Amino acid sequence: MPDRVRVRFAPSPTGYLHVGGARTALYNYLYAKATGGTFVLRIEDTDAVRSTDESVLAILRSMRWLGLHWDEGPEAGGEVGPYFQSQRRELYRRHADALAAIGRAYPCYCTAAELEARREAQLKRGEPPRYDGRCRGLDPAGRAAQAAEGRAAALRFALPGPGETAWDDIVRGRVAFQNEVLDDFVIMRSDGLPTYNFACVVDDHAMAITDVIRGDDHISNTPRQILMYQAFGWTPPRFAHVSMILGADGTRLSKRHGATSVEAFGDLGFIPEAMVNFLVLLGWSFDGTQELFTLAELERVFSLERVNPNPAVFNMEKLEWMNGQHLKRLPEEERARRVREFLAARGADVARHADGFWVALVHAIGERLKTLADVETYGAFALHERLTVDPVAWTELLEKHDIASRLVTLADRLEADAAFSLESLEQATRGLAKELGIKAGDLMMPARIALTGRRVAPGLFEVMALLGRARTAERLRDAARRWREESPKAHATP
RNA sequence: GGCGCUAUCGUCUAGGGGUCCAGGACAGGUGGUUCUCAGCCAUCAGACCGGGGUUCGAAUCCCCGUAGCGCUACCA
Repeated sequence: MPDRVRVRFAPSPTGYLHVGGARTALYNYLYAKATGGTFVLRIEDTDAVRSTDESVLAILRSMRWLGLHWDEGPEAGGEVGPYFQSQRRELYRRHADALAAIGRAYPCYCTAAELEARREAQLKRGEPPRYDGRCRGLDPAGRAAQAAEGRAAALRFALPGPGETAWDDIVRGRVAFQNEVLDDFVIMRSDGLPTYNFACVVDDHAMAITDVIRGDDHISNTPRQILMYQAFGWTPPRFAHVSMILGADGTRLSKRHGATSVEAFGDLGFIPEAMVNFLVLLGWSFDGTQELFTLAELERVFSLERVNPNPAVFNMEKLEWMNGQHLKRLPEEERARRVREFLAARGADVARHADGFWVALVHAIGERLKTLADVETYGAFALHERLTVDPVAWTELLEKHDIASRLVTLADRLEADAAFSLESLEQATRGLAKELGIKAGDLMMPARIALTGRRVAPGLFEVMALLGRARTAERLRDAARRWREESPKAHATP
């Protein structure tokens, strides 16, 4: 019986949670769920300058929004905490000392400037830029002399001799590095803080992590980490390196590709269900055919074996489609709630409409709603007292004949419609068109523009019902009045 | 430059030697339905990076090339 799986997501809080990180977190979470394991969240804030509390909060917020709940970590606690690296310094210090005691780490007194100069010289000579190991040979007297000069020492890992360091990557198969391409890297900085590679190994071991699932930008760190596990006499975890998420231009997704933070997608009107579904498919597939999944389903069917190694381009159109799919699967009451919350978050006064209004609005918009933000484009006519009129649609209307009289007549008929139901409205409108001897569309499009200010809108009768009798008649008459004032056809005889 | 990873339709992918004249999805084209749009239905177009092997047989295995990306810090 293999050990229970323990995985971790280990973001460094230097900004928001971006989609790449979110997918890594998602894979870790799903793998834990699918195997009945534990999902740990660890904050890698060893870089005191770049880490901020605000980022920590933003990351936690995004993870909760996505529904990725961690079993151990900040605010959740756990047996092997603390879960902030900044609170684990003693542990790193102790392990660094242990490595030094067995000769696998040594103090290095070289300054940043010296290192930089040597690196440049190596590059100029066409050599790979690597630490030359000069402090490794220092005897106690030599070290004392350096220290006496007031130089602060960093601690470097002493690489073993030549050889090969390899592992069987869950998504890539065997990956191997020659030890010669590595150099004695720093594990403790001169300010006493650990570097990423070191803290990562110490913590993954201390937290009993069984599987490290992370981005493939860490592949070249892996041999260094494995060498450290070996130096400590520990068994390394399994590794799974997931590929990067790319922008449309094929380069690593970054700010210049637009929205990249999970939060930004929420602001754009994407819902977490779609975000999770879209992200999981960027590098994983179920059977190549089924694409729509809920988080709960994914928790059952996800497997690391089906993660593919090639980098994926982030495809906004597909995300939009998928968002629409998940939106339409939501019960209308729930969809209405999300729409209202979305608008409220943007400062809209959502309280002036009753609950029933929101459900009716969402019902009328129907599957046109691809993102929550679409409520503005399709529902503005009902959301705001003042109608915004699309100039293109209005100009087109001005070129048509007979518009004012039709709209006024329609207003009269609708006002007289006692039921004011979808059926009676449709009957009245179509009936009028027939009486006038025109196509229904020639009455309905002008009415649509009069009522919504746009050519594209929900069904006309839903629009009328939503607006109510008074506002429907008022908008039809207003449009008629304006049309008479502005249209060159107003006085022409057809 | 060095090291590493990757390579199937525009994009996400299925495929793990024959059942593939390569399947699904998004996007796109066309036709239909509808009060516009969306949707829905039908339909079309669209790919195995190149070259060598291995094999009776390769999208699938191996090698070389090419391209893209990543790493090459006392960042993570």
